[in-house]
Amino acid sequence: MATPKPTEAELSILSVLWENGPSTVRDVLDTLNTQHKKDVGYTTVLKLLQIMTDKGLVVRDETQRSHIYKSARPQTSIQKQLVSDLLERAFAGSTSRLVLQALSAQPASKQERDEIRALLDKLEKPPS
Amino acid sequence: MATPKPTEAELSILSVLWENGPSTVRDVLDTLNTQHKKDVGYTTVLKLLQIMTDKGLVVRDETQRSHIYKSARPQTSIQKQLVSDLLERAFAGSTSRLVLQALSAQPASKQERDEIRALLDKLEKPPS
DNA sequence: GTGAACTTACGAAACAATTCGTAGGAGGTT
DNA sequence: AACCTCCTACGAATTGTTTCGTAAGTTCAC
Repeated sequence: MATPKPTEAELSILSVLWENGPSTVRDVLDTLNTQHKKDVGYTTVLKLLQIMTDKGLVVRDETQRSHIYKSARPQTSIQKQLVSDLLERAFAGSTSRLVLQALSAQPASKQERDEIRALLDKLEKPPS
Repeated sequence: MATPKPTEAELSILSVLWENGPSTVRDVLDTLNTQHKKDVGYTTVLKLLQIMTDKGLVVRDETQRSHIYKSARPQTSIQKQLVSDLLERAFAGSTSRLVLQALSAQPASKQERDEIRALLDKLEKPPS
């Protein structure tokens, strides 16, 4: 919970771990270079994962020769941290402004809109 | 429109300019140090504003001895840029996920929720 | 056992962002 | 004029992030 905010490069690695689950350095590297068009070197990814381990952003399983890394915190927890941070830094804490900008930046599908409505309705009833 | 994404320090300055309108270096400094608890030096803010001028993030009026800086782009434009960026980097483009996290991170008031509903309704009807 | 292909660790270079010291000029006041 | 205060410009130190080269160890095939 008290992990620092991931940097850009760290976040791109976390995205891969969220997408693919626990992975080796090589797995992450391959996904970054193919799916995410990043073109970085092997030791760069390794080094970042070592740094992220020190920071507590990922945990690693060293029982195999090729260590296996996974995100230390749930995806939603980090997403919430990042959104809160942006909310604070760029929207002066106004959630509705952020939501409005998000929706106008990238319109949601009918299904997504309904999900959002459902959540709004749920918020209407204060938790007992 | 093709201005680069502001860095953290730059964004904190833009926030002041949005909040207070066109300002001198000293105005910005005072607001940062009082309201935003930043405690930076005068020349730091000056330097940043000079950099931001070069990047096109702010424009300055040099007709006074103390130059007056203002944001070069509307607040909403930069907000949209930042949200789009986060959407891409941390949410794999899923607007609804971002919105859901935003609402759960910092619940909106009744009035805000209604604003969001209104926008959702507006999106139901494709622009003619 | 030797070598090829892989791995981790780690120092340090390269790059980016932030901070500030210092110099010099413009007003103001005396 | 001499002085004090505030301003801009700008180089450079500091700090943070990303990148990679190199060294050294493991595994496996021959």
